[in-house]
Amino acid sequence: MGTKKESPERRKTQILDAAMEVFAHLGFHKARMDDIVQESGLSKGAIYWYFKSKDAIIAAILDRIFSREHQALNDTLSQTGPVSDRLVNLVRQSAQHTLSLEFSIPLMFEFYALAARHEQIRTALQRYYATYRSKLARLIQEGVDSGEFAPVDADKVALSSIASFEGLILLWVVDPEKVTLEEDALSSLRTIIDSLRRGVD
Amino acid sequence: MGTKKESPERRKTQILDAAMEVFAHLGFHKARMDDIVQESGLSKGAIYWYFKSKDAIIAAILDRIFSREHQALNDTLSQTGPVSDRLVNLVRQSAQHTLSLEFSIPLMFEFYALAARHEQIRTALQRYYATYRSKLARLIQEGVDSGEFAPVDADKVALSSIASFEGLILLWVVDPEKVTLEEDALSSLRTIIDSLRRGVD
Amino acid sequence: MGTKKESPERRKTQILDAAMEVFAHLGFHKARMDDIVQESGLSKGAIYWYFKSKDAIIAAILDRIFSREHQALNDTLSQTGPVSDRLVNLVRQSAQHTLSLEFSIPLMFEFYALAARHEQIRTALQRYYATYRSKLARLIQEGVDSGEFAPVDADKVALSSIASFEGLILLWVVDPEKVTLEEDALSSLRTIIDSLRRGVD
Amino acid sequence: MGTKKESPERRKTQILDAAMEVFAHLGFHKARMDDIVQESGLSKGAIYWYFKSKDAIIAAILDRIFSREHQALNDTLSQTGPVSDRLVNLVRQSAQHTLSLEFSIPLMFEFYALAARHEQIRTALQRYYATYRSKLARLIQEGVDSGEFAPVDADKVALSSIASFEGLILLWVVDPEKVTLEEDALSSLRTIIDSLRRGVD
DNA sequence: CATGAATGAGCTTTCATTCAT
DNA sequence: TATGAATGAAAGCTCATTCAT
Repeated sequence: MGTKKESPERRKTQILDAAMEVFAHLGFHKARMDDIVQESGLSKGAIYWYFKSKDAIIAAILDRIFSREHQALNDTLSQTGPVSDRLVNLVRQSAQHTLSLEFSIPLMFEFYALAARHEQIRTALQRYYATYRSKLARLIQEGVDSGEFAPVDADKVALSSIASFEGLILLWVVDPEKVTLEEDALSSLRTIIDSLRRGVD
Repeated sequence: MGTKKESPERRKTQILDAAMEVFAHLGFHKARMDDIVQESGLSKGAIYWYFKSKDAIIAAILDRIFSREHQALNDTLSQTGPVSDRLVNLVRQSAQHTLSLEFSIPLMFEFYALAARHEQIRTALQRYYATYRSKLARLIQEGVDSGEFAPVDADKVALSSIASFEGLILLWVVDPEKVTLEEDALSSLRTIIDSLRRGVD
Repeated sequence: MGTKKESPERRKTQILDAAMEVFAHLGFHKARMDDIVQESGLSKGAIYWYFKSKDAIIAAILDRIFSREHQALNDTLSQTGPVSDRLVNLVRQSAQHTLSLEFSIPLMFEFYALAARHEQIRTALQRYYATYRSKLARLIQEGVDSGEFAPVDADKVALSSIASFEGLILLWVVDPEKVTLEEDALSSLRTIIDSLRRGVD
Repeated sequence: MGTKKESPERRKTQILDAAMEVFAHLGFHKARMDDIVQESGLSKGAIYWYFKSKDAIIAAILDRIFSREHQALNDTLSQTGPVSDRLVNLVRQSAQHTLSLEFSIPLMFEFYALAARHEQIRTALQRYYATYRSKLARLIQEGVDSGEFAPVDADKVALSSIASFEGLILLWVVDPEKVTLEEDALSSLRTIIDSLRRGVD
């Protein structure tokens, strides 16, 4: 087994990479620790050296997905130019990001299902969406302040924008052929931006 | 144990009621057949007499949820009056219906997660959303034909309407305190109806 | 596998017989549930149907050993005649009983070791010895009351009698060739009876 | 980590001290090598450098306990004066020694249990008790020879004296509140000394 | 139809031991 | 000598499913 000494960070990465691969194909429950062991090329003991349980691995994956999403969001928000352009960029990049994750998406739905029963996961998801919502609201408010948009409730618009996008992902997961993620997301966004300009809300 | 002679249909109903209760609280995987046995008040053998496996029960629950949703959709669509009013009614009733299900909603997310790996479940979900989308598109088209709405791509609007609503449900499941399902859904709908009238899309 | 339906009591007996056999040869810790499964001729599931854990089996064995000992003690005490004769009978029968258990004796020492850490086992052992001591004291007191013995502290004598016997068992377990359980126990008893008659204590 | 250069003997002592502490609290089986590692302040590798296995540590502890006991016994026997006084001293010191060990006592019972299955441990225990018995017999014989005691079988008396004391320890371990080790041991000893003087046996 | 004891493959986790550094 | 990451064989327990009654 290819195992020499490696930095702890690299080992954790190695394990989480393997775990995401396995979980994406089998789901959290059908996936056995042995699958992660095999996929990672490490030993059972090594996995448990770095993560104290299967649940800990799942939690770490949640963290990882979120930090990537936050990264993407921050990158986009730190740009300049008209807010509507930046929103278009955000949607475009999010769509592409989502498409690139593809097999990890079902994991997210497992998380939503788990959220109902696992305090810890629920809290993590709540924090994630709360942050996302407030950052998006701030961006929209920027547009309102600059006169680009009519005076609207930025927080409400942020909420329905996120809902729109998350809903599209859901429909896309169910039937990828019937939803063109990027195109349909942009189409929804256009409606939203138009309403922001005209001030319906 | 409640074991009078009962009609097969009633027995199945009894089992599915118990199963939904159990699945809602524990999730598909943590729930054991013994939990369903206990909740239903029947015996292990009786459960297996009516359903050949745990998966068969899960599939039957999916069917049940969908047929209830279709029922609700059809009721709403068969009304008369301005399309926008009927859309508002639809959203209102859907929101209330969703709120009343409350504990079953996490089950839906388990289904979305399963969809990625289970042909049968994926197909069932696809059929459900395809039907929903086409019926909603027909309703919107009605509004276009009657001149109530500007000429738009009814199918696209149907898609983003459904996405909006499903996305809101997701956010509501994650953090019920931050989303007022009915109000926020109506708020999104207003934006959509407005754009339908003005013809942006 | 010889398994048809059997009465629950018979099944439990079957399992405990197997467990004692296995524990006696391997000790509580080295013995695996699979050993009990094999020895009992039942399946893993059957074992767990009747006992919820390995510890539960151990506890049940403790109970079984104790109830057998109490049985033997009661039989002896309910006899008539001079107390010293009955004490001799008691020691004789206890010695023979111990010899017949032979392989179960090491189990007792595991219990003494466990007692330090397991509340439940400690309590069971305490109750057992407290009962034994009080019954024996009552018997000795009978001899005092009838004038067969000098007035002594019956409880103290009971304690040292039990200690004598238990200590001999210990030494016999360690080195069976150097201790003739019955003979040496009777020898110690004679010293005790003599002191009871003369009233030294 | 305490890792100055130390003499091998001191390292072994350090490890055995830690091991006894850990074993006393957790028992041989529940105690993990990692517990000893932590308690000792050394590293895993260091432990295995000085002891080839967990069993080797257990064996070393047995040795240590025995050599301490022999030490105590020899100290007592090398005194002068009436044998009965020296026996009283022996019991007093043994009782105090036992009380001071307190938490290590359950270890002894683990050894008795192990003895049934482990040749090596059985032999060690046999040697220990044989030595103890013969030394004690010699002491008693001294009393017989000097006319302090009646002519008795010194070896038999030695055996029942040891049994008495070990049995008391057992009962004390099980229920410390019901046995006053020193007092009750002296009480038993008095009976024995009395019978030695009068010559009952 | 109904029962529930019985089955046994499969799972997560533990931990004594090894060995490259 | 000393370190601690890595190994992997167990082990206890679960639970969907079966089937004699």
